[in-house]
This record gives sequence, C-alpha cells and structure tokens, in this order.
Amino acid sequence: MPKRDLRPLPRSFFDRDPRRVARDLLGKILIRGSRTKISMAARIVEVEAYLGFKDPAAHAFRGMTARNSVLFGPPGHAYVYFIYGMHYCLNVSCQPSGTPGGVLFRALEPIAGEVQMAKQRGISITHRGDLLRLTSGPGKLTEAFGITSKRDNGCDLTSLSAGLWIADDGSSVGRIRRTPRIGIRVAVDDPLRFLLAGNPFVSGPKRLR
DNA sequence: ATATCGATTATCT
DNA sequence: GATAATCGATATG
Repeated sequence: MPKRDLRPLPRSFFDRDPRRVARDLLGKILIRGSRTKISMAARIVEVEAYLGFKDPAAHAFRGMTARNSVLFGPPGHAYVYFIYGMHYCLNVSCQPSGTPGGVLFRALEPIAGEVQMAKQRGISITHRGDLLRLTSGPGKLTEAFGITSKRDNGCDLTSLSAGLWIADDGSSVGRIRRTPRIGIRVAVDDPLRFLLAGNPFVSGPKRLR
C-alpha cells in the first residue's frame, strides 16, 4: 500500500556515494509545486552517477569552478548547467561538502501535470505516444519542468522552498539495469547509468534499454 | 582574441 | 546514421 506522504527526501539520502544515490533514486518522484499544490510530478526512470576527482567524465574532475561549485557543496542541491548552446541538465549533488559528486537526471515518467509539461516543451499531445516525448531525455525533462535558466542552480532539493523536490511514494521498482553512460567521450566503459529495465520513457538507443 | 567542444535534441537520409 | 542549431566554458596564442 503506497505512502501518500510526498515530503522531500532528507539530506542524508544524498550524503552518500553517487552510485548508491543513483540506484536508490530510481522509482522516486520529482515534484514541481508548493506546500498546497503539486503542479507536476514524474517518476525517475533513468539516472547517471558522476563521481569526483577519479571520474574523467565528471565536471568536477578538474576541480572546482564557478560553473560546477554546487557539486562541491552540501548534498541535496540542484546542479543545473547549460549544454550544447540550447539545453539545460539537472543533477543533484551528493556526498558531504568538499567531496564532489552528483547524479544526472536523464529520464522521467510523467505522473501528473502532463498538459503543463507539453506546453513548456512546446508540443501538443494528440497521438498516443506523444507522452513519451515529454521527459525522455536530460534536456527534455528540464524543459518540461521549466528548468530553463540557471535560476534553479544551487537550489535545495530537500526543502519545499524552491518548489522543486524529490519524494518517495512507496511504490516498488522492478528490475534495475546498469549500462555505460551516454554522450561522453571518456570513461565510456564505466557502468554508471542506471535505469528501470524496459521502461518506455527511458532515453538512449534501444540496445541500452 | 580566437578556436574548439560539449553529461543534447530534432530532423533528414 | 549524419548533421544543424547555438552558446558558455575552456584551452591556446
């Protein structure tokens, strides 16, 4: 019997190795809203872990900069960065201050607020399958959730104050699959991508689903 | 000051 | 499978 308590996950949840956080984040819910109203909600179905100084693919690998400083701060905060001149990506910082690490949100399964998501994505939902294009990619899900500037960079995802948080609705997750990460050119063999096996909202090539 | 490239997406062949 | 779109961060001169 699922919980209906959708309060933010505690900071301690994120104060761990990004690989552990990534795996445990699958099945949780990303929520946009306020104390009185949830405007959007979607299940986390695909994430990637990025480590610190030992991970050449991580933004934190070459040390702290103005851009990646959130990764070096306390756990549970949003690291939002701009990529390819047109997309934003959302991460959550992991591990204690001084130890960089994070988890990239790569795909979500919409639960509520699909109309608003479609509006912010600039697409209409007229065919079966259009829902699949709402949040099935790191740049898509940020656009759907209105994370379209660095305004959200650094916000606390363990609090209601930013209007963006992560909750556990008590639902059980099915089989979890690990694969190499997508879109990187170094450390291409490390299996740090985690997904709900067979979930239709997952991004990337079919062979990695 | 200028060049290169990226944790992507949409569109075309 | 290949490529354009588009810009901030980073590297190099």
